[in-house]
Amino acid sequence: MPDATGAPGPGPAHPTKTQLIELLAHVLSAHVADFTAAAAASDLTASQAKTLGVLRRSPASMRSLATSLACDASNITGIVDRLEKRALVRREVNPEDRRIKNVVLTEEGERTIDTVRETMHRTQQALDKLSGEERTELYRLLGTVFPE
Amino acid sequence: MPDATGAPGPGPAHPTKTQLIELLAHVLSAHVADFTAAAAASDLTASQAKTLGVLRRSPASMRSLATSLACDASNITGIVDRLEKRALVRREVNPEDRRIKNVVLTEEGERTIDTVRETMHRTQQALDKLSGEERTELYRLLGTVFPE
DNA sequence: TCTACATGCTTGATAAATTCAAGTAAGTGC
DNA sequence: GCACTTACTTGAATTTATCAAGCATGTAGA
Repeated sequence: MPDATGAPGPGPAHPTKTQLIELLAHVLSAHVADFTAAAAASDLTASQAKTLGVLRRSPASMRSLATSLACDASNITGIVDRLEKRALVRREVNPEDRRIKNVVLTEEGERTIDTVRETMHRTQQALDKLSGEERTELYRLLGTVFPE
Repeated sequence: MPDATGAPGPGPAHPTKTQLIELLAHVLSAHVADFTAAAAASDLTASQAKTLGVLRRSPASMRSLATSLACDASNITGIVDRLEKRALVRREVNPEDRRIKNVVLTEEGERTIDTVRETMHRTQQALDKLSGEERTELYRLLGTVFPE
């Protein structure tokens, strides 16, 4: 008999929401470990790399970075300070509202976060296990669950 | 035309691995935000709650906690110290190998992590969007991608 | 306009997380 | 017994994280 505990693996035929949450937690912690290691290989902390990741999509204000990363705004100041010191990002004052600073990836910052993502070997290999169809299905399901 | 950027949402018909990784990163950060907030509601830091989560499955040595959480062993000492001070976990010496300390959840620790998980409203609601069949399929896909 | 009030960011204080180097205790192999 | 490894802890240094306070800017109403 399989299990009723939510352990990963082939798993139950009809997982409960709780079991799915446990599996999600498991998947995400594997992902975080891989991400952290890849970031370290580029001399970045996880928070710094996460910040670059958010900015990879588009520039953002300090405030919206804080929201994306679910932390206090004052925390972002330090993280961006350190990234800026390494010329991975740039602060630009928004001329429409001079209180706002737009944080923008430099080209080097862009290269750096791309490298981090390529270095996530475990995740890369994990996704290689899926067929094209399965990948499409996973993308659809995740997109449904966590839209925005 | 949709997009070629890997933005979440309905998404491309045939996502590349890179797009899937971006979506995973997105899911991850939404989940982390939810988790962190839920942990804070129980007066726990994210690391403390993550540790309780690992122990919820089964007791573990300091060493294996460090491996699970992908951090230095010395880091675990402090985290477990603080959890132990609050009587959420207990250190027990392994009689077979007296170097090893088994960290065990107390009943209160168990209740606490269960509460945290129930408090993850956003994640709960997100999973409610799936039908039973979709949930099964997501479980299968995630289990395939990240076994162990 | 001037006066409140709200918003965006920074600074300083403090705690926690994190890593590394070093140290102690306990097991393993010769 | 002796070298070697493994498990954990300690101490120093950096980063992350939060909160309270402060400054600059924007907004709305009297």
